[in-house]
Amino acid sequence: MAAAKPAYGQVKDWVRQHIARGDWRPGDPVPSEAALMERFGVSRMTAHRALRELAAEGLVTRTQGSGTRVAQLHRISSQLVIRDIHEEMAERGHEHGTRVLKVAQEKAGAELAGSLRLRKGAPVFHTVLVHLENAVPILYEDRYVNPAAAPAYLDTDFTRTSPTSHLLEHAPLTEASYTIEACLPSADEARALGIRVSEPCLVMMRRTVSGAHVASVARQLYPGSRYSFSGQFAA
Amino acid sequence: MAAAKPAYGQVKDWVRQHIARGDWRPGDPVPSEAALMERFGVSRMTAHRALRELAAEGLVTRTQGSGTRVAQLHRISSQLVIRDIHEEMAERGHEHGTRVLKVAQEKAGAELAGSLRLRKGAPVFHTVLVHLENAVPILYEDRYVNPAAAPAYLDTDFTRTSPTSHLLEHAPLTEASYTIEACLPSADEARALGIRVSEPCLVMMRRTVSGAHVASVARQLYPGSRYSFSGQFAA
DNA sequence: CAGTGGTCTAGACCACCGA
DNA sequence: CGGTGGTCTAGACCACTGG
Repeated sequence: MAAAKPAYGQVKDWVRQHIARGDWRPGDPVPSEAALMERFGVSRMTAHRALRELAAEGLVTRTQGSGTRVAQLHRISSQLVIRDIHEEMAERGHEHGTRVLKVAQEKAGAELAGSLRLRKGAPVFHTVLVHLENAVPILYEDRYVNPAAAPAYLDTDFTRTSPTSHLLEHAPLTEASYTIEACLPSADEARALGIRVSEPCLVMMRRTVSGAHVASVARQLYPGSRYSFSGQFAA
Repeated sequence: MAAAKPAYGQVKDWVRQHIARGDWRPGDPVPSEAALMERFGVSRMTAHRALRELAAEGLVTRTQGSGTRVAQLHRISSQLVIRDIHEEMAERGHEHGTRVLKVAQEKAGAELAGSLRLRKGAPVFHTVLVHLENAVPILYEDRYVNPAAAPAYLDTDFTRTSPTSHLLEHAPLTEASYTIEACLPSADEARALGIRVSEPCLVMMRRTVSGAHVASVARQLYPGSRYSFSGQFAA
């Protein structure tokens, strides 16, 4: 037997199907809560919850006083999940290794100070690591950390704990932004990753905020031949 | 005056703040629905809704019989929104142009037939376009379309309607998956984009499903120097 | 077993939209 | 004005977890 679906779930599925099959096209009205109460013999709260969740998923739009309509599906939106690299490899059953290239305290230059919202010349933590998956270099990570957000950062044993783990542990995440680009590695980066300087890489720049502090800015370089981001989306 | 926040929103904010400030750390218990009823003088449905939505946002995890806990924020998840390129440019106030390189019906090879869930040799629609932003080539799009999902695809005037628009209009989207990689362009692609063959590109491979059909598989190439994906996330 | 979350109801009041 | 959605309550029954 199928696991008994809750009533609001049945309503959601019913609406979803009509949209997916094209019975109701973008802009068309969806049955009102009152109509769904009759149609399914449920209370208004239940019908309301079904439509509210569909709205949260972006499948319909609701306007108070006017009604519910099928959303213009002019975008494919999908969860891009950025996870801790260690965990990601563990899930694939692969072994994770780290090569530590730099662990140091430095003075922030003008640009970096701006990114971290610090004064120019303020001390910052700087680490450069290469992450290995089954002994193959897969990620070059150049990271600056705000000492105020994670005072003990430099004491971390980065062969055992990833910077991401340490930061999530000590500086609860409240905000993050990222950019993904394609670029060629510098000579140093190529050497550290064991690739040619002509091999294209994905580069992710990330900035994380924890409470009142910018916690960290990082530049992560993935060799194009060894890594890709992927995701999916289902209505 | 601040717009009066609904009760469930106040509860959510209160919990969110305690998590963001680190008062409650990942794994710590969050007050139960009963406790929140007392604390805020709300009904259980209201307290429940607050916690349910926080769970949907990934900030807490709930286990029936056990309780609610602060989620392990071991992942930064963010909405990667894939939009129609035309619309994206319109929003930036830029002009969109299209160069049509190929519009044809072909026979599917073995690999393509597999992707589209068709028999080998079945007819498929094939288009190759270059999208221009303010007259600069920004995207090379090589796309195969399942005729069953969009019979009129080849009749589209691609200088006015993007493939994405046509497909969303005629083949309601039910599912999609994508992969983002870095690679170098082929000689043809480089020529069409007006870049050197040594310039790294972001490539997005996308497969969309509409009801019973695989609607389309597409390969989109963005010059690394002219385009990047970006996004943000806020708890 | 007590405490938890998961679901559901039958009402209610309000704000808003469109005719 | 009637119909819509947005919110909220005070109950209820159930399934599950943990001691």
